[in-house]
Amino acid sequence: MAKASRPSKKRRAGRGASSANLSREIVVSTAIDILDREGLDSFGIRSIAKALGVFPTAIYWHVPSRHALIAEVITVILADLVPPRDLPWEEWIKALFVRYRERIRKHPNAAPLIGAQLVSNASVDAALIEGTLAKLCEAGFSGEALVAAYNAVIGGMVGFVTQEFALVSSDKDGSLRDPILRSIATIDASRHPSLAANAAQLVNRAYLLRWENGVSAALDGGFELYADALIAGLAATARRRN
Amino acid sequence: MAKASRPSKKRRAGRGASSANLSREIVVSTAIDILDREGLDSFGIRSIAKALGVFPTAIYWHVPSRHALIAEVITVILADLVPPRDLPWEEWIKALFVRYRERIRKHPNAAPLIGAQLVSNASVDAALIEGTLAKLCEAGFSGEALVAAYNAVIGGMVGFVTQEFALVSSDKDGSLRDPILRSIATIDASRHPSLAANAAQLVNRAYLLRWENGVSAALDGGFELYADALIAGLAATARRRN
DNA sequence: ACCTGAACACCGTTCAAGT
DNA sequence: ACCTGAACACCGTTCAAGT
Repeated sequence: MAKASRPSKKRRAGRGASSANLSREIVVSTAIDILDREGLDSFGIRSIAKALGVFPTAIYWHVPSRHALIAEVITVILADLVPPRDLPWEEWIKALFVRYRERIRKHPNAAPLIGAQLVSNASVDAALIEGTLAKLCEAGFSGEALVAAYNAVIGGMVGFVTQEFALVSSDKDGSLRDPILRSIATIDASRHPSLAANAAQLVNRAYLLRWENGVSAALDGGFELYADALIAGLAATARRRN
Repeated sequence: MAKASRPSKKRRAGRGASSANLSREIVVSTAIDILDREGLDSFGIRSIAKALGVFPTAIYWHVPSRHALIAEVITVILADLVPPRDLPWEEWIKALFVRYRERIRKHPNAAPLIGAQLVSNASVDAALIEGTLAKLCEAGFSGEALVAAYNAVIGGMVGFVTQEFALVSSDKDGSLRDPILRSIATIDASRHPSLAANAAQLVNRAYLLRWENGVSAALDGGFELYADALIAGLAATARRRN
């Protein structure tokens, strides 16, 4: 048993290994598959090649580097992100946030890739930039304030969700959970009264006190409040300028 | 010339290589040094060992794993984050955001580590959790809404800044800059009018259109607007509940 | 044009051995 | 207790070679 250690023809699920007929699209979609099924740790040129039944170096014919592959993956995952144009600006931005979160929820292991090393490749939809700017103009922003509002929206969209779905590397052995539960069990209620009073409803449902990420423990309430508060704040700022 | 390939005693800057006298603190502070000076790519067990003039495996006596080392680094960088307790809640949260950004600005290469794989080690200051909860109670939040508001604040604090200082890997050859400039130069003003009208003030100063990160191209306006809008929105939500 | 195959210069981590 | 030293099982990437 164990692993087949010989170089025998090993057939694989989905598209077979055998005689190779790759393309840029196949490489990218296989990469996303691996990302979804096996996580970020297993995401790499060599594992993608293995899944496709080819040598690692075959990948380089279709994709110039790991970095470029990541950029492609991000582009595919975030395709069709922009909400319909006819929505009022506040609803449009809310929809943008929700749609972004839906995309990440489908491919949560991509969150660190997008969030932390956002490759600003030009392919990232001019439609997203245009749409956001147009809606913020509609809201009354212009000049420097428009730039600021744009950055607040894009940064705000990516930021929260990236945290929510940040990987917490399985934790099968409870090495993440146990210290949290222990420290909660031993809270000094005189020094940390608010924490003590709310510990039960915070545990595994709040940043810094969770051992699962958004996949198994979504922060729906936090996301809603966050998005609505940010948009309401933008609206107030816009009103003040007019 | 080239590199000294013999196992001769090589002395190094700062604390010498020689006869080793490590500690957990020295390992962690050296790790931060390397992170700051040489970037995230050069951040690893082996490079830290090299800087200290010891074998890679010597590190493992003081730190159990790379993951745990990262957790230590984060803890040091975010030490003393919590603002003074006497501030009104809105100012307190603003101060928290500003202080967090200052910490990251000093160690920008740590942003991806914190943002994307926030290791929720219990050592992350109960003071931060307690302070945030206390101020949000002060604002009028309780129960489920308190949990949501807490997550909005923490997620909001980490999220924007992580994006702002996300690494854009040097770009000495202009491979990031050039495509952006090219796509801006060829905007179809009929399809993307808002983008065309504001291109000049957006270039390298806005998400998706920049090739430098917050270190050389800070998004001050965006951060201010973002933080103020979020806090104003929280205040409005709190008022509605009372 | 597209893939094989060997090789290079790296990783983090384990384990036995030295002192 | 603390570090050396060899070794293991990996990486991404380059380059020559096959077909």
